[in-house]
This record gives sequence, C-alpha cells and structure tokens, in this order.
Amino acid sequence: MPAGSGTVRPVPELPEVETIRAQLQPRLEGRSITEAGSHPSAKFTPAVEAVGCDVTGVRRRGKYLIVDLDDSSEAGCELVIHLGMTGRLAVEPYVDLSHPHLRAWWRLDDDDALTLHDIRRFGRVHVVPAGRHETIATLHRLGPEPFSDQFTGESLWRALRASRRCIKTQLLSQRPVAGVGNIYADEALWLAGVNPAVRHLSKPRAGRLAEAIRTALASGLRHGGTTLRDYAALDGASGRNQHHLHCYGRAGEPCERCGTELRRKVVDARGTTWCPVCQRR
DNA sequence: GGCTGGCCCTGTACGC
DNA sequence: TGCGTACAGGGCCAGC
Repeated sequence: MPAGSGTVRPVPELPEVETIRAQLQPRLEGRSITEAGSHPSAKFTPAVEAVGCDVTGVRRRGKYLIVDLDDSSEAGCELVIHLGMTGRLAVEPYVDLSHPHLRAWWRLDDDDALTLHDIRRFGRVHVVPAGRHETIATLHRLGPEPFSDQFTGESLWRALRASRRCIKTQLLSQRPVAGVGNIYADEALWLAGVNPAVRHLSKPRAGRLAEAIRTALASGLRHGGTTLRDYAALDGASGRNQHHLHCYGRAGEPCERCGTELRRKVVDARGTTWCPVCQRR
C-alpha cells in the first residue's frame, strides 16, 4: 500500500453540506451575530461585516453554505462558507480560542457561537451582498442543482459537449452540476457504467449519468453523509453512507456487478476508482 | 475563454 | 524512536 493511501479523508460534498445545513438552520435562524473573530491567516476573514446582522435563513448552493443576513440594507447580505476538505461547523457555548484548528467564529445573541474548525485550511469564508457572487468564481459559475428541474440528461449532455476535458474532471469542476465531489463522482460513474476518462457521452448515456448522479447523492442524503475520517454533522454525529458505497475507496475489491477487481488511477490529481469491465471506454 | 499544472495545507502511514 | 517522504484533494491562480 502506498504511503498515506490508508488515510482517506473525504471532503464535505452536497449530502454532507445539506446535512449540516438542515441542522444549522434551526440553531441560527432568528439569532443576531454580536461578535466575530478568526485565525490570523488572510485566508480566514473574521467576516466582521456579519456583526450586528440578523440571520434570516441558511441555504446551500452546491457545496457552499449560505447564511442569509439582514444588515438593514434593502438587499441584505450573505455569509458564504465553503468547508474545503476538512472544515467542520459547530454551535457551542464555549469557543476555545487556543484550539489549533479554530479558523473563525461568530458569537450569537444567545451566547452560543458558530465555530469553524478546519485542519487543512482549505475552507473559505466570504461576506457578499445578497446574490452578488461575482467575487467567488466557483460559486458564480456553479452548474444547476442536481435535484432541480434545470438538471436533466439534456443539460448534462450539453455541458459535457462544451468541453474536451474528461468526464470526471468536468464533474469536479462544478459546472455541469453543482455539489459533486470525488466520492459521488466515482459512485455516479460506476452506477452509470461510464469510464471516468471518456470525454464525450451520447444523449442516452448522459441521461443515465444524470440519473446516477441523483441516485448517488440521494443515497448520501438518506444516510446522513459519508464519514471516512474527518466529516461530522453539526451535532458531531458521523454519516453512514460509507457503508453503502459501491466503488469509491474500494480499489482491489471485486465489483458488485461483475466481480472484476476494481482499479484505481489518478484523474485530474484525484484518486479515482473504477471497474475496467462495467466502465469500459 | 478554455485548459493544464502547480500550489496551498496538515495529519497519517510507511520506510529507513 | 525519530526523521524524511509520500499521499490525500477542492479550489485558486499563473501561464499557455
């Protein structure tokens, strides 16, 4: 086994972020932010613009958490949080300012605090006027939500046709569809029988892949997300979807469909598991 | 404007 | 036991 390969750290993808969002909403909605602080790194703004604002809602767009704020302006503003690979949010009464992984925190008017811990510092925090995402390039160009009417086999086929990059790279770019990361890309491609390195799909196959993306994400949502190491929901509970994965992280094991040994290779600098028979090019 | 590759970042596993 | 190295990977950015 190569060094480090036994340490799998999945990032929070759509199901994980949605699980956190659902738990965060009742804890934050209606509260006011009274104080903010952050790690001294320039990457972690304390988002002091949020101080004095009321939380009016908590939404998700792709892998981004968006906390809607009423700042007395007509449009309001948004606290936008991306958890990166190892980001973890919590609402807790005590903020340990000496914790080495504490990146940002916001004190609420009930004396609890929303905290962001992030081991690898890949997370991001922004405050922007409501709906103005031009300064957050990936969010600005995000594809349709996978469970929306805008995401169809046709829309996926068109998006994939517009680029010459391989399918997996395109899925990870967030442009054909929002919220798919490495885990669910591998799962969806396996479900659809699509090789991660192909560059174009026929319309029928794009339709099957769109359905497979929804199936893989729905499984993650149903099981509270996937926990292989770092991810935990707001209440600290682990997800259960790791027990329902067909492909991701199973290189060397037999394919559930055909029994062929699943293989692993690097696509777009991401570890990729696939079945050489079911997902033949 | 699209694509590619390098970089960020830290915990962990492994070899020596 | 301790040190050095490889690896994990989402998003950003420079260069082409």
